[in-house]
Amino acid sequence: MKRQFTLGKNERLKSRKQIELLFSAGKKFVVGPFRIFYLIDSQRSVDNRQNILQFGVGVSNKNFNKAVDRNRIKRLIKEAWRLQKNELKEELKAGNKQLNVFIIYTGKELPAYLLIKDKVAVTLQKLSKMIDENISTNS
RNA sequence: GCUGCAAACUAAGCUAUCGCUUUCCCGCCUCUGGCGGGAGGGAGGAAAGUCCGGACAGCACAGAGCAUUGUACCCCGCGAAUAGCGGGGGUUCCGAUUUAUCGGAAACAGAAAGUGCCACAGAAAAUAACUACCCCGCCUCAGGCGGGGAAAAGAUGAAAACGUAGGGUAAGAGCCUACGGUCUCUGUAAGUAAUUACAUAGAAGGGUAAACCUUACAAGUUGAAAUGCCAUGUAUAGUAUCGUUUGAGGGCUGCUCGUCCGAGCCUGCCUGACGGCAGACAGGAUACAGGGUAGGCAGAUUGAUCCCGAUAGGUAACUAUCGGGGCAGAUAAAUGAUAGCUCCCGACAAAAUCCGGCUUACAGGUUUGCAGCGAUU
RNA sequence: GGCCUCGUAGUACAAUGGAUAGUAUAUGAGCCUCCGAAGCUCCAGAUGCAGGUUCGAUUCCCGCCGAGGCUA
Repeated sequence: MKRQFTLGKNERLKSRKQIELLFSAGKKFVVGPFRIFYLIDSQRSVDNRQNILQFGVGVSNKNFNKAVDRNRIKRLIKEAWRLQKNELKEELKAGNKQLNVFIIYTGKELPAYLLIKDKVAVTLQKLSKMIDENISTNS
Protein backbone atom coordinates (compact mmCIF):
# COMPACT_ATOMS: atom_id res chain seq x y z
CA MET A 1 0.00 0.00 0.00
CA LYS A 2 1.57 3.25 -1.07
CA ARG A 3 1.33 6.38 1.01
CA GLN A 4 -0.17 9.35 -0.72
CA PHE A 5 -0.28 12.45 1.42
CA THR A 6 3.39 12.80 2.13
CA LEU A 7 5.78 15.74 2.16
CA GLY A 8 9.20 14.20 2.62
CA LYS A 9 12.65 15.54 1.99
CA ASN A 10 12.69 14.92 -1.75
CA GLU A 11 9.39 16.68 -2.24
CA ARG A 12 10.74 19.96 -0.83
CA LEU A 13 13.12 22.41 -2.35
CA LYS A 14 16.45 21.77 -0.61
CA SER A 15 19.24 23.21 -2.69
CA ARG A 16 20.14 26.85 -2.40
CA LYS A 17 21.17 26.84 -6.06
CA GLN A 18 17.81 25.63 -7.25
CA ILE A 19 16.02 28.27 -5.21
CA GLU A 20 18.19 31.03 -6.62
CA LEU A 21 17.53 29.73 -10.11
CA LEU A 22 13.82 29.71 -9.39
CA PHE A 23 13.79 33.33 -8.27
CA SER A 24 15.96 34.58 -11.12
CA ALA A 25 14.56 32.53 -14.06
CA GLY A 26 11.13 31.46 -12.87
CA LYS A 27 7.77 33.07 -13.51
CA LYS A 28 5.36 34.37 -10.91
CA PHE A 29 1.72 35.11 -10.26
CA VAL A 30 -0.40 36.24 -7.32
CA VAL A 31 -3.33 34.48 -5.64
CA GLY A 32 -4.84 36.29 -2.67
CA PRO A 33 -2.18 36.63 0.01
CA PHE A 34 0.29 34.40 -1.89
CA ARG A 35 2.97 35.24 -4.37
CA ILE A 36 3.94 32.11 -6.28
CA PHE A 37 7.18 31.47 -8.16
CA TYR A 38 7.31 28.46 -10.44
CA LEU A 39 9.69 26.92 -12.98
CA ILE A 40 8.73 24.19 -15.43
CA ASP A 41 11.52 21.98 -16.70
CA SER A 42 10.67 19.42 -19.40
CA GLN A 43 14.11 17.91 -20.00
CA ARG A 44 15.41 16.79 -16.64
CA SER A 45 12.32 14.96 -15.61
CA VAL A 46 13.15 11.75 -17.47
CA ASP A 47 16.10 10.71 -15.28
CA ASN A 48 14.87 12.01 -11.97
CA ARG A 49 11.69 10.19 -11.20
CA GLN A 50 11.52 11.19 -7.52
CA ASN A 51 11.64 14.96 -7.83
CA ILE A 52 8.69 15.51 -10.11
CA LEU A 53 7.30 18.26 -7.91
CA GLN A 54 9.36 20.27 -5.46
CA PHE A 55 7.94 22.85 -3.12
CA GLY A 56 9.02 25.57 -0.68
CA VAL A 57 7.42 28.15 1.59
CA GLY A 58 8.55 31.55 2.84
CA VAL A 59 7.20 34.24 5.12
CA SER A 60 8.64 37.73 5.26
CA ASN A 61 10.42 38.84 8.35
CA LYS A 62 9.02 42.33 7.91
CA ASN A 63 5.37 41.45 8.13
CA PHE A 64 5.74 38.99 10.96
CA ASN A 65 8.24 39.96 13.58
CA LYS A 66 7.72 36.90 15.74
CA ALA A 67 9.09 33.51 14.79
CA VAL A 68 6.05 31.81 16.27
CA ASP A 69 3.77 33.44 13.71
CA ARG A 70 6.08 32.71 10.80
CA ASN A 71 6.29 29.04 11.76
CA ARG A 72 2.52 28.88 12.13
CA ILE A 73 1.88 30.21 8.62
CA LYS A 74 4.50 27.97 7.04
CA ARG A 75 3.03 24.92 8.70
CA LEU A 76 -0.50 25.74 7.60
CA ILE A 77 0.59 26.21 4.00
CA LYS A 78 2.59 23.00 4.05
CA GLU A 79 -0.40 21.13 5.43
CA ALA A 80 -2.70 22.46 2.72
CA TRP A 81 -0.15 21.63 0.02
CA ARG A 82 0.39 18.13 1.37
CA LEU A 83 -3.30 17.23 1.21
CA GLN A 84 -4.07 18.70 -2.21
CA LYS A 85 -0.99 18.38 -4.39
CA ASN A 86 -1.53 14.83 -5.70
CA GLU A 87 -3.67 15.72 -8.73
CA LEU A 88 -0.99 18.06 -9.97
CA LYS A 89 1.60 15.37 -9.47
CA GLU A 90 -0.36 12.95 -11.64
CA GLU A 91 -0.62 15.54 -14.39
CA LEU A 92 3.13 16.09 -14.28
CA LYS A 93 3.71 12.37 -14.52
CA ALA A 94 1.46 12.21 -17.55
CA GLY A 95 3.15 15.18 -19.22
CA ASN A 96 6.67 14.05 -18.23
CA LYS A 97 7.48 17.42 -16.66
CA GLN A 98 9.31 18.64 -13.61
CA LEU A 99 8.03 21.60 -11.61
CA ASN A 100 9.54 23.74 -8.84
CA VAL A 101 7.18 25.94 -6.82
CA PHE A 102 7.86 28.48 -4.10
CA ILE A 103 5.04 30.18 -2.22
CA ILE A 104 5.62 33.43 -0.37
CA TYR A 105 3.01 34.67 2.06
CA THR A 106 2.64 38.42 1.63
CA GLY A 107 -0.37 39.09 3.85
CA LYS A 108 -0.01 41.05 7.03
CA GLU A 109 -2.42 39.20 9.32
CA LEU A 110 -2.46 35.70 10.70
CA PRO A 111 -4.70 33.64 8.36
CA ALA A 112 -7.17 30.89 9.26
CA TYR A 113 -6.61 27.41 7.91
CA LEU A 114 -9.73 27.40 5.73
CA LEU A 115 -8.62 30.51 3.83
CA ILE A 116 -5.23 29.01 3.13
CA LYS A 117 -6.82 25.76 2.03
CA ASP A 118 -8.99 27.58 -0.53
CA LYS A 119 -6.15 29.67 -1.86
CA VAL A 120 -3.83 26.70 -2.24
CA ALA A 121 -6.56 24.94 -4.20
CA VAL A 122 -6.79 27.95 -6.53
CA THR A 123 -3.04 28.05 -7.07
CA LEU A 124 -3.00 24.34 -7.85
CA GLN A 125 -5.67 24.84 -10.52
CA LYS A 126 -3.69 27.70 -12.03
CA LEU A 127 -0.52 25.64 -12.04
CA SER A 128 -2.22 22.78 -13.82
CA LYS A 129 -3.41 25.23 -16.47
CA MET A 130 0.14 26.47 -16.92
CA ILE A 131 1.32 22.92 -17.43
CA ASP A 132 -1.32 22.34 -20.11
CA GLU A 133 -0.23 25.48 -21.95
CA ASN A 134 3.37 24.43 -21.67
CA ILE A 135 2.60 21.03 -23.13
CA SER A 136 0.59 22.48 -25.98
CA THR A 137 3.25 25.03 -26.95
CA ASN A 138 6.03 22.46 -26.81
CA SER A 139 4.21 19.87 -28.83
C1' G B 1 -14.34 37.13 52.89
C1' C B 2 -13.22 40.67 48.83
C1' U B 3 -9.80 44.00 46.15
C1' G B 4 -4.83 45.63 44.88
C1' C B 5 0.59 44.97 44.83
C1' A B 6 5.05 41.90 45.17
C1' A B 7 7.63 37.16 45.16
C1' A B 8 7.97 31.79 44.20
C1' C B 9 6.08 27.39 41.57
C1' U B 10 3.31 25.79 37.23
C1' A B 11 2.82 26.89 31.94
C1' A B 12 -4.19 22.16 29.99
C1' G B 13 -4.98 16.95 29.28
C1' C B 14 -6.79 12.48 26.58
C1' U B 15 -8.34 9.48 22.08
C1' A B 16 -8.48 8.51 16.67
C1' U B 17 -6.81 9.49 11.47
C1' C B 18 -3.16 11.83 8.12
C1' G B 19 1.81 14.01 8.19
C1' C B 20 7.31 15.95 9.65
C1' U B 21 12.44 15.05 12.01
C1' U B 22 15.89 11.81 14.32
C1' U B 23 18.06 7.05 16.66
C1' C B 24 17.87 1.73 16.70
C1' C B 25 16.06 -3.01 14.67
C1' C B 26 13.93 -6.07 10.63
C1' G B 27 12.72 -6.94 5.41
C1' C B 28 13.09 -5.82 0.10
C1' C B 29 15.50 -3.46 -4.13
C1' U B 30 18.16 -1.05 -9.40
C1' C B 31 22.66 -1.45 -2.59
C1' U B 32 28.43 4.63 -0.46
C1' G B 33 21.68 4.84 -1.50
C1' G B 34 16.30 4.24 -1.59
C1' C B 35 11.51 2.16 -0.08
C1' G B 36 8.29 -0.31 3.50
C1' G B 37 7.27 -1.96 8.60
C1' G B 38 8.09 -1.83 14.07
C1' A B 39 9.90 0.54 18.68
C1' G B 40 11.84 5.04 21.11
C1' G B 41 13.16 10.55 21.47
C1' G B 42 11.38 15.46 19.56
C1' A B 43 11.26 23.62 21.99
C1' G B 44 11.22 27.46 26.80
C1' G B 45 10.88 29.77 31.66
C1' A B 46 12.04 33.11 29.51
C1' A B 47 14.24 29.26 23.82
C1' A B 48 13.66 36.43 23.45
C1' G B 49 16.82 41.08 23.97
C1' U B 50 22.21 40.29 22.64
C1' C B 51 23.39 43.69 27.89
C1' C B 52 27.76 41.20 30.56
C1' G B 53 31.12 36.90 31.74
C1' G B 54 33.33 32.47 29.88
C1' A B 55 34.22 27.64 27.22
C1' C B 56 35.91 26.33 22.28
C1' A B 57 38.49 27.58 17.55
C1' G B 58 41.53 30.54 13.97
C1' C B 59 45.18 34.41 13.58
C1' A B 60 48.80 37.37 16.34
C1' C B 61 52.27 37.70 20.46
C1' A B 62 60.37 39.54 23.62
C1' G B 63 58.95 44.20 25.79
C1' A B 64 57.62 49.51 27.08
C1' G B 65 54.67 53.85 26.37
C1' C B 66 50.48 56.40 24.15
C1' A B 67 45.62 56.03 22.36
C1' U B 68 40.69 53.51 22.80
C1' U B 69 36.83 51.07 25.72
C1' G B 70 34.89 49.66 30.37
C1' U B 71 34.60 49.46 35.83
C1' A B 72 34.77 52.29 40.77
C1' C B 73 32.72 52.58 49.50
C1' C B 74 35.00 48.27 52.63
C1' C B 75 35.54 43.11 54.46
C1' C B 76 34.32 37.95 54.16
C1' G B 77 32.17 34.10 51.38
C1' C B 78 29.95 31.46 46.92
C1' G B 79 31.24 30.99 41.85
C1' A B 80 35.17 28.51 36.17
C1' A B 81 34.69 34.02 36.06
C1' U B 82 37.31 41.29 36.04
C1' A B 83 29.99 38.35 35.31
C1' G B 84 26.69 37.82 38.96
C1' C B 85 24.93 36.34 43.82
C1' G B 86 24.84 35.94 49.50
C1' G B 87 26.14 37.83 54.54
C1' G B 88 28.02 41.79 57.49
C1' G B 89 29.77 46.83 57.99
C1' G B 90 30.59 52.24 56.65
C1' U B 91 29.03 57.07 54.38
C1' U B 92 25.17 60.21 52.30
C1' C B 93 20.00 60.96 51.36
C1' C B 94 14.70 59.90 52.23
C1' G B 95 10.53 58.21 55.30
C1' A B 96 8.40 56.76 59.99
C1' U B 97 7.86 57.10 64.93
C1' U B 98 9.06 55.16 70.60
C1' U B 99 14.20 60.93 69.39
C1' A B 100 17.65 56.96 68.99
C1' U B 101 15.89 53.37 66.86
C1' C B 102 13.55 51.01 62.62
C1' G B 103 12.75 50.68 57.31
C1' G B 104 14.16 52.04 52.32
C1' A B 105 17.45 53.97 48.36
C1' A B 106 22.33 55.02 46.20
C1' A B 107 26.96 54.38 38.65
C1' C B 108 28.96 55.61 46.51
C1' A B 109 36.89 57.30 43.60
C1' G B 110 38.51 62.60 42.87
C1' A B 111 35.50 69.54 42.28
C1' A B 112 41.80 71.35 47.36
C1' A B 113 45.71 69.02 39.78
C1' G B 114 43.95 71.75 35.54
C1' U B 115 40.27 73.38 31.59
C1' G B 116 35.15 74.34 30.31
C1' C B 117 29.92 75.49 31.38
C1' C B 118 26.12 77.63 34.83
C1' A B 119 19.95 80.24 30.48
C1' C B 120 16.16 83.74 32.76
C1' A B 121 16.26 86.78 37.04
C1' G B 122 19.80 89.43 39.83
C1' A B 123 24.55 94.66 41.35
C1' A B 124 27.24 90.24 41.01
C1' A B 125 27.24 83.08 38.92
C1' A B 126 33.32 82.97 40.60
C1' U B 127 40.57 87.32 39.66
C1' A B 128 32.21 89.85 42.42
C1' A B 129 31.99 97.35 42.97
C1' C B 130 25.53 98.64 40.07
C1' U B 131 23.01 101.27 44.26
C1' A B 132 23.86 102.62 49.10
C1' C B 133 28.72 103.38 52.64
C1' C B 134 33.77 105.81 53.59
C1' C B 135 38.16 108.87 52.08
C1' C B 136 40.59 112.34 48.64
C1' G B 137 40.47 116.03 44.59
C1' C B 138 37.71 119.48 41.44
C1' C B 139 33.30 122.24 40.09
C1' U B 140 29.52 124.26 42.54
C1' C B 141 27.30 124.80 47.38
C1' A B 142 20.00 120.49 48.71
C1' G B 143 24.13 118.38 44.40
C1' G B 144 27.42 116.66 40.34
C1' C B 145 32.10 114.67 38.19
C1' G B 146 36.77 111.94 38.70
C1' G B 147 40.17 108.68 41.54
C1' G B 148 40.48 105.16 45.41
C1' G B 149 38.90 101.98 49.76
C1' A B 150 35.52 98.41 51.24
C1' A B 151 32.14 92.06 50.60
C1' A B 152 29.16 94.84 56.32
C1' A B 153 22.99 96.19 53.55
C1' G B 154 20.43 95.32 48.83
C1' A B 155 13.97 92.76 45.60
C1' U B 156 16.66 87.71 42.42
C1' G B 157 17.77 82.67 41.91
C1' A B 158 18.44 75.79 41.93
C1' A B 159 22.79 77.90 44.08
C1' A B 160 25.22 84.29 46.82
C1' A B 161 31.07 84.04 48.74
C1' C B 162 31.69 80.07 56.78
C1' G B 163 27.51 81.29 61.25
C1' U B 164 26.82 84.13 66.04
C1' A B 165 28.90 87.70 69.54
C1' G B 166 32.73 91.13 70.64
C1' G B 167 36.99 93.94 69.27
C1' G B 168 38.82 96.84 65.38
C1' U B 169 38.38 100.81 61.41
C1' A B 170 37.69 106.73 57.69
C1' A B 171 34.07 102.95 56.39
C1' G B 172 34.61 97.87 56.55
C1' A B 173 36.27 92.92 56.17
C1' G B 174 38.35 85.65 59.44
C1' C B 175 41.47 91.54 59.76
C1' C B 176 41.76 89.73 65.17
C1' U B 177 39.47 87.00 69.48
C1' A B 178 35.78 83.46 71.68
C1' C B 179 32.24 79.61 70.66
C1' G B 180 30.50 76.58 66.66
C1' G B 181 30.54 74.30 61.57
C1' U B 182 33.30 72.41 56.90
C1' C B 183 37.74 70.58 54.66
C1' U B 184 43.21 69.12 54.21
C1' C B 185 48.01 67.27 56.18
C1' U B 186 50.27 64.87 60.34
C1' G B 187 49.94 62.12 64.87
C1' U B 188 47.36 58.99 68.53
C1' A B 189 43.39 55.51 69.67
C1' A B 190 39.45 51.83 67.85
C1' G B 191 38.68 48.64 63.60
C1' U B 192 41.08 43.34 58.96
C1' A B 193 39.26 47.66 56.14
C1' A B 194 35.88 51.41 54.49
C1' U B 195 35.58 54.69 58.37
C1' U B 196 35.01 56.89 63.29
C1' A B 197 36.84 59.75 67.72
C1' C B 198 40.50 63.08 69.72
C1' A B 199 44.79 66.41 69.30
C1' U B 200 48.34 69.70 66.69
C1' A B 201 49.16 72.66 62.36
C1' G B 202 46.80 74.88 58.26
C1' A B 203 42.81 76.55 54.56
C1' A B 204 38.41 79.38 52.96
C1' G B 205 36.27 77.29 48.39
C1' G B 206 29.28 77.33 45.14
C1' G B 207 27.52 73.39 41.55
C1' U B 208 28.61 70.09 37.51
C1' A B 209 33.18 64.44 36.44
C1' A B 210 25.81 60.02 33.45
C1' A B 211 31.29 67.85 30.57
C1' C B 212 36.63 67.21 29.18
C1' C B 213 39.72 65.16 32.59
C1' U B 214 42.89 62.82 36.86
C1' U B 215 43.85 58.30 39.81
C1' A B 216 43.53 52.92 40.29
C1' C B 217 42.27 48.39 37.96
C1' A B 218 40.95 45.44 33.58
C1' A B 219 40.78 44.36 28.26
C1' G B 220 45.18 41.16 21.86
C1' U B 221 41.68 40.33 17.88
C1' U B 222 38.02 37.69 14.96
C1' G B 223 33.56 34.57 15.70
C1' A B 224 30.66 28.05 14.55
C1' A B 225 28.54 31.21 7.99
C1' A B 226 34.96 30.13 13.26
C1' U B 227 37.91 25.95 12.20
C1' G B 228 39.71 20.86 10.57
C1' C B 229 39.28 16.67 7.18
C1' C B 230 37.38 14.21 2.62
C1' A B 231 35.56 14.55 -2.43
C1' U B 232 35.60 17.60 -6.91
C1' G B 233 39.01 20.89 -9.15
C1' U B 234 44.02 22.50 -9.44
C1' A B 235 48.86 26.14 -10.49
C1' U B 236 56.20 25.54 -7.88
C1' A B 237 50.74 28.50 -13.74
C1' G B 238 50.64 33.74 -16.94
C1' U B 239 52.11 39.18 -17.72
C1' A B 240 54.59 43.73 -15.79
C1' U B 241 57.84 46.13 -12.22
C1' C B 242 61.29 45.83 -8.21
C1' G B 243 64.79 42.85 -5.51
C1' U B 244 68.30 38.59 -4.26
C1' U B 245 72.93 38.31 1.79
C1' U B 246 76.61 45.25 0.69
C1' G B 247 70.17 42.49 2.79
C1' A B 248 64.49 42.68 -1.17
C1' G B 249 61.05 42.38 2.21
C1' G B 250 58.31 40.86 6.50
C1' G B 251 56.59 40.31 11.85
C1' C B 252 55.54 42.47 16.64
C1' U B 253 47.23 45.17 18.14
C1' G B 254 45.71 51.22 15.68
C1' C B 255 50.40 54.64 16.34
C1' U B 256 55.53 55.45 18.10
C1' C B 257 60.01 53.69 20.10
C1' G B 258 62.72 49.72 20.13
C1' U B 259 63.52 44.95 18.61
C1' C B 260 63.31 40.33 15.95
C1' C B 261 63.20 37.19 11.47
C1' G B 262 65.39 37.49 6.93
C1' A B 263 65.61 32.39 2.16
C1' G B 264 63.08 28.43 -0.12
C1' C B 265 59.37 25.09 -1.80
C1' C B 266 57.43 20.24 -3.87
C1' U B 267 57.42 14.91 -3.81
C1' G B 268 58.71 10.30 -1.50
C1' C B 269 60.36 7.46 2.82
C1' C B 270 61.16 6.88 8.32
C1' U B 271 59.28 8.34 13.43
C1' G B 272 54.32 8.19 18.82
C1' A B 273 55.88 13.36 18.19
C1' C B 274 59.48 17.43 17.66
C1' G B 275 61.92 16.23 13.52
C1' G B 276 65.33 13.56 10.13
C1' C B 277 66.95 11.56 5.29
C1' A B 278 66.81 11.28 -0.12
C1' G B 279 65.49 13.20 -4.92
C1' A B 280 63.66 16.82 -8.67
C1' C B 281 63.16 22.09 -9.34
C1' A B 282 64.71 27.60 -8.59
C1' G B 283 62.88 29.39 -5.87
C1' G B 284 60.96 36.25 -3.27
C1' A B 285 57.60 40.77 -3.02
C1' U B 286 53.84 43.89 -5.20
C1' A B 287 50.31 44.87 -8.95
C1' C B 288 47.27 43.24 -13.04
C1' A B 289 44.38 39.67 -15.24
C1' G B 290 41.98 35.13 -14.37
C1' G B 291 40.20 29.97 -12.51
C1' G B 292 37.49 26.71 -8.96
C1' U B 293 33.90 25.61 -4.92
C1' A B 294 29.52 26.79 -2.00
C1' G B 295 28.66 19.06 -1.68
C1' G B 296 29.67 15.55 2.53
C1' C B 297 31.77 14.41 7.47
C1' A B 298 33.61 16.38 12.00
C1' G B 299 32.87 20.85 15.13
C1' A B 300 27.51 19.36 17.12
C1' U B 301 24.86 18.22 21.29
C1' U B 302 26.62 14.03 28.06
C1' G B 303 27.92 19.10 29.98
C1' A B 304 31.78 24.16 34.98
C1' U B 305 24.71 19.39 33.18
C1' C B 306 19.46 19.23 35.18
C1' C B 307 15.68 17.03 38.51
C1' C B 308 14.18 14.08 42.89
C1' G B 309 15.50 11.89 47.66
C1' A B 310 18.90 11.20 51.79
C1' U B 311 23.16 12.70 54.74
C1' A B 312 26.83 16.46 56.13
C1' G B 313 28.60 21.78 56.31
C1' G B 314 26.84 27.05 56.13
C1' U B 315 22.66 32.69 58.67
C1' A B 316 22.62 32.60 53.32
C1' A B 317 24.46 32.39 48.32
C1' C B 318 26.03 27.56 47.72
C1' U B 319 29.10 23.10 48.32
C1' A B 320 30.42 17.78 49.10
C1' U B 321 29.04 12.50 49.14
C1' C B 322 25.58 8.54 48.09
C1' G B 323 21.22 6.52 45.44
C1' G B 324 17.63 6.95 41.46
C1' G B 325 15.98 9.28 36.95
C1' G B 326 16.32 12.53 32.59
C1' C B 327 18.88 14.81 28.56
C1' A B 328 15.83 18.11 20.61
C1' G B 329 19.82 18.22 17.25
C1' A B 330 17.48 20.44 12.30
C1' U B 331 20.71 22.65 7.96
C1' A B 332 15.53 26.63 3.07
C1' A B 333 15.69 24.32 8.67
C1' A B 334 11.45 19.12 12.06
C1' U B 335 6.07 19.43 16.84
C1' G B 336 1.18 20.53 12.51
C1' A B 337 -3.94 19.63 10.63
C1' U B 338 -8.84 17.43 11.16
C1' A B 339 -12.64 15.22 14.44
C1' G B 340 -14.36 14.26 19.47
C1' C B 341 -14.39 14.78 24.98
C1' U B 342 -13.26 17.42 29.92
C1' C B 343 -12.27 22.22 32.08
C1' C B 344 -11.00 28.01 34.15
C1' C B 345 -11.72 27.92 26.75
C1' G B 346 -5.40 28.29 27.15
C1' A B 347 -0.85 34.31 28.22
C1' C B 348 4.19 35.66 26.77
C1' A B 349 6.31 33.28 23.14
C1' A B 350 10.16 28.77 18.83
C1' A B 351 16.26 25.85 19.72
C1' A B 352 20.44 27.05 15.38
C1' U B 353 27.95 25.94 18.81
C1' C B 354 27.37 25.47 24.14
C1' C B 355 27.16 27.16 29.27
C1' G B 356 26.63 30.98 33.75
C1' G B 357 24.22 35.55 34.80
C1' C B 358 21.36 40.19 33.91
C1' U B 359 17.14 42.57 31.61
C1' U B 360 12.37 42.54 29.48
C1' A B 361 7.23 39.97 28.26
C1' C B 362 3.50 36.81 30.61
C1' A B 363 -3.58 34.51 30.69
C1' G B 364 -5.19 31.20 34.24
C1' G B 365 -4.13 28.27 38.71
C1' U B 366 -1.61 27.30 43.65
C1' U B 367 1.21 29.14 47.90
C1' U B 368 3.36 33.09 50.87
C1' G B 369 3.89 38.24 52.43
C1' C B 370 2.13 43.40 52.67
C1' A B 371 -1.76 47.26 52.27
C1' G B 372 -7.00 48.69 52.18
C1' C B 373 -12.32 47.67 52.93
C1' G B 374 -16.40 44.94 55.25
C1' A B 375 -18.52 41.51 58.95
C1' U B 376 -18.24 38.78 63.60
C1' U B 377 -16.08 37.75 68.49
C1' G C 1 24.41 34.83 13.30
C1' G C 2 27.39 39.29 14.18
C1' C C 3 27.90 44.73 13.92
C1' C C 4 26.39 49.92 13.29
C1' U C 5 23.16 54.18 12.83
C1' C C 6 18.63 56.79 13.61
C1' G C 7 13.63 57.93 16.08
C1' U C 8 11.00 65.78 16.69
C1' A C 9 3.91 68.83 14.15
C1' G C 10 0.23 65.07 8.74
C1' U C 11 5.20 65.34 5.70
C1' A C 12 10.56 66.96 4.95
C1' C C 13 14.23 68.91 8.09
C1' A C 14 16.50 72.46 12.37
C1' A C 15 17.73 73.33 17.52
C1' U C 16 26.20 74.41 22.72
C1' G C 17 22.11 71.00 28.52
C1' G C 18 18.64 76.99 29.21
C1' A C 19 11.99 76.94 29.13
C1' U C 20 6.48 79.84 24.33
C1' A C 21 10.95 73.46 20.86
C1' G C 22 12.02 76.64 15.13
C1' U C 23 11.59 76.64 9.33
C1' A C 24 9.07 75.09 4.92
C1' U C 25 4.82 72.71 3.24
C1' A C 26 0.02 70.39 4.10
C1' U C 27 -4.76 70.94 7.12
C1' G C 28 -8.46 74.70 9.31
C1' A C 29 -10.47 79.94 9.72
C1' G C 30 -10.47 84.90 7.82
C1' C C 31 -9.08 88.79 4.06
C1' C C 32 -8.61 89.60 -1.23
C1' U C 33 -11.75 88.03 -6.06
C1' C C 34 -17.79 87.89 -9.70
C1' C C 35 -15.62 82.64 -8.68
C1' G C 36 -11.09 79.95 -8.30
C1' A C 37 -5.57 79.91 -8.26
C1' A C 38 -1.72 82.81 -6.33
C1' G C 39 -0.91 86.22 -2.28
C1' C C 40 -1.67 88.18 2.91
C1' U C 41 -3.19 87.38 8.23
C1' C C 42 -4.33 84.10 12.19
C1' C C 43 -5.14 79.41 14.81
C1' A C 44 -4.28 74.40 16.00
C1' G C 45 -0.94 70.64 15.77
C1' A C 46 5.28 67.20 17.91
C1' U C 47 10.60 65.46 21.15
C1' G C 48 8.90 56.81 20.53
C1' C C 49 7.93 54.71 25.96
C1' A C 50 9.66 54.28 31.04
C1' G C 51 13.60 55.46 34.76
C1' G C 52 18.14 58.16 36.39
C1' U C 53 22.16 62.35 36.54
C1' U C 54 21.36 67.76 36.76
C1' C C 55 18.63 73.71 39.40
C1' G C 56 16.95 72.33 34.37
C1' A C 57 17.18 67.15 29.51
C1' U C 58 15.20 66.89 22.31
C1' U C 59 20.43 66.75 23.85
C1' C C 60 24.00 63.00 28.84
C1' C C 61 23.47 57.66 30.98
C1' C C 62 20.61 53.05 31.44
C1' G C 63 16.40 49.62 30.04
C1' C C 64 12.55 48.56 26.54
C1' C C 65 9.85 49.57 21.60
C1' G C 66 10.27 50.74 16.43
C1' A C 67 12.84 51.89 11.65
C1' G C 68 17.05 51.65 8.36
C1' G C 69 21.85 49.94 6.84
C1' C C 70 26.55 46.84 6.65
C1' U C 71 28.79 41.92 6.70
C1' A C 72 28.93 36.75 4.86
